[in-house]
Amino acid sequence: MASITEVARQAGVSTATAARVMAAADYPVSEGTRQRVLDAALALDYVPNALARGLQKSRIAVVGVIVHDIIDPYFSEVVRGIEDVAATDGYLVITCSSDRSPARENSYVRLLRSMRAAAVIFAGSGMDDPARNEELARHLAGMRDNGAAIVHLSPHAFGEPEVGVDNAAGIAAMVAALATLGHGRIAFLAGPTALYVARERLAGYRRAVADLGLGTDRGLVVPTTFDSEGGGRAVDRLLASGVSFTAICCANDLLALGAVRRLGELGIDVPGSVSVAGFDDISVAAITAPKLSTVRLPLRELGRRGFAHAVRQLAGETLAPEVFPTEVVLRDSTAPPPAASPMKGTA
Amino acid sequence: MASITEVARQAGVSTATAARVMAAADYPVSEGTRQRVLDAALALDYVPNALARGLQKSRIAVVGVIVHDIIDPYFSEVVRGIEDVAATDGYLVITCSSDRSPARENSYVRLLRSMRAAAVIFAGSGMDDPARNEELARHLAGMRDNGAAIVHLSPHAFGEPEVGVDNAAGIAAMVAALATLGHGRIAFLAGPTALYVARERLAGYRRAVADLGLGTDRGLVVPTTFDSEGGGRAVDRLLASGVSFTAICCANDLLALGAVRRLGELGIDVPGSVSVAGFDDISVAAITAPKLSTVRLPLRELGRRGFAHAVRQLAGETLAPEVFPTEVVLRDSTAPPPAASPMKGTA
DNA sequence: CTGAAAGCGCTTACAG
DNA sequence: CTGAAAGCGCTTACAG
Repeated sequence: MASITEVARQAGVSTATAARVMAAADYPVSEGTRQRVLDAALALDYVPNALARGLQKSRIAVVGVIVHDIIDPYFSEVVRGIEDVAATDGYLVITCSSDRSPARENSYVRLLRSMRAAAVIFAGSGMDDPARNEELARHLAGMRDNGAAIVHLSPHAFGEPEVGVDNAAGIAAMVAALATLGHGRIAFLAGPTALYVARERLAGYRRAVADLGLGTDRGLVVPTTFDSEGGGRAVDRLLASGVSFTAICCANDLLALGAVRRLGELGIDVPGSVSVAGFDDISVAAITAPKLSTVRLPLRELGRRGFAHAVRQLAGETLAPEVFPTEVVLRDSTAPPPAASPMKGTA
Repeated sequence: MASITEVARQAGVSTATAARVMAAADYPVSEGTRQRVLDAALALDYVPNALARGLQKSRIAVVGVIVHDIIDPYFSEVVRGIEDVAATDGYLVITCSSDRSPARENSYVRLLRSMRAAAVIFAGSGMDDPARNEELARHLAGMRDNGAAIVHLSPHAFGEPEVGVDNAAGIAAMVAALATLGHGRIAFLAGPTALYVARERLAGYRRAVADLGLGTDRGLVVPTTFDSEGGGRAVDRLLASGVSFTAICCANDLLALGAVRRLGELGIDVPGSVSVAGFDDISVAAITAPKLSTVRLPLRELGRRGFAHAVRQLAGETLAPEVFPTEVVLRDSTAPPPAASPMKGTA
């Protein structure tokens, strides 16, 4: 691979001059000289060494994105949004699937730090894990000292996201929509207790249920994982517990998909006997049967704005947090409750 | 950020010694010295600079993965497989969504080249675009000269994939399964003509249809895009053309999902009136209604083996191509053809 | 407008 | 087992 030295030699100029025409677009260089350097670069198939440049600047044009799992459509959508904007600015994006393991998350952040990534974006929620968060905080402080930008798209241990969504309000809106349909006993599949985002969603559910004077039986709230298997298991738990309910509101779409599937296996009609609602509006939500009622989050836009936020941080700006609106989307998995008796477990 | 120089000073040794304990695990250093260096590193929160190391080695522990779109479950699954193995080896993975634009693909490869990525894995198929492929070839040659590994997981302009699947055989197996169900007139949604992988799948269809003596009317094969919208449009085209058919075999799952959806909108029962089969077995294929019959590709494993292949290339090994088997999975979108007259367009 | 030179933080022959 | 020193390929004051 040709280096700037060889380009300079071939063009008959100093490396300083060659470097200026290759990288510093605005530096004054005479037209003739500039052209000779450009010709030499072309002839030698010169591609600048980003590592050398990065070593010099102590930063490279790379964004790390920490996700739970790139397979989860929620995250691939956000990553795509980041990539859209990053590509425009010549940034490359590194995806890191942590599987929600704080240890893996820390090890990725350390790697990103060692690469002097210009920014790291936490696409998912933080976890309540004091020991690990301490190490995380140390790495983030190190990166910030070095001028890197840190952006969160969900609530986390160190505060509110720079770019996010009002989770509690979103869930509350769905609960209200369900109540409007006539549901008075709404179960809630809550997601992992350790995730801050799940806590916010649960808070939204509790607030709405209280505000609307709906049923609050203990067994109505089921802690779960955040995947579709968890949705299926929660349905079983709900039925076994004996609580009565006519609707299931889920903390994310994957749970809702799993719940719908399990209900189908059990011969319970959705939405005839039970309504099911999701949250996030991942792309599959619109193509399952029945099509899922859910709360739409502007996932791709969250990614775009998250990157834009990082770039402006790098430019030294101080920015106010951005909160995007959510929207209830009623499709085919919700309906008024059955006229007869509500769904009831067999405890 | 502390550098190796500061660690060395604090430990009272030369930078050479400090560097050896930090990076060269097997280099002989006396126990006492080693411990003092380790202590200093810890105290200073030292994180090695991967850029400096990479500049030295002319290579950094990063894999670039070129995908069509990270949103497409086919690709996110492959990427996850790559990441699984890469993380173990301390590699970071950069995802590049080209949207199947050769221009974007080239610009990503150039960026990866400038970063001195240790490897680039092409997860998707190559495109027949001579002008762009020339530039691509130049970049890849440059990277190879520099010792980088290049791996393809699908057919491409420069030959067969290092790790892949027998696409033609996979489609042929599905056509045979459909024939076994009793279908004699099977339409084929072929995907983009410019993609090598689509050509292989089409070849598999033609071969099977010929071998089995099935209907070969001209209108039976419909070129399409590779997304679900394309599947919907193809159904309209098929119906308008007037060909008769009882099954639709699709070059990928997204097409099949779109076809099923469009058929549903038109009130045509799947699989009662028409059978629909996909290809790839992306994760949603199992949760749609009806559940999609398809051909399973070991996507995640393809990713894992692809990375393993890259690592062994980096180690200087010469490896034979690996071809993974595919498997027909019959679910609920296929059935014997209706006893009455076959589906027929209204041309 | 142009160049000589130092330096970013490592690695690695080479010498001891 | 340890260290002095050169070099990877750029960028950037500084001087002219």
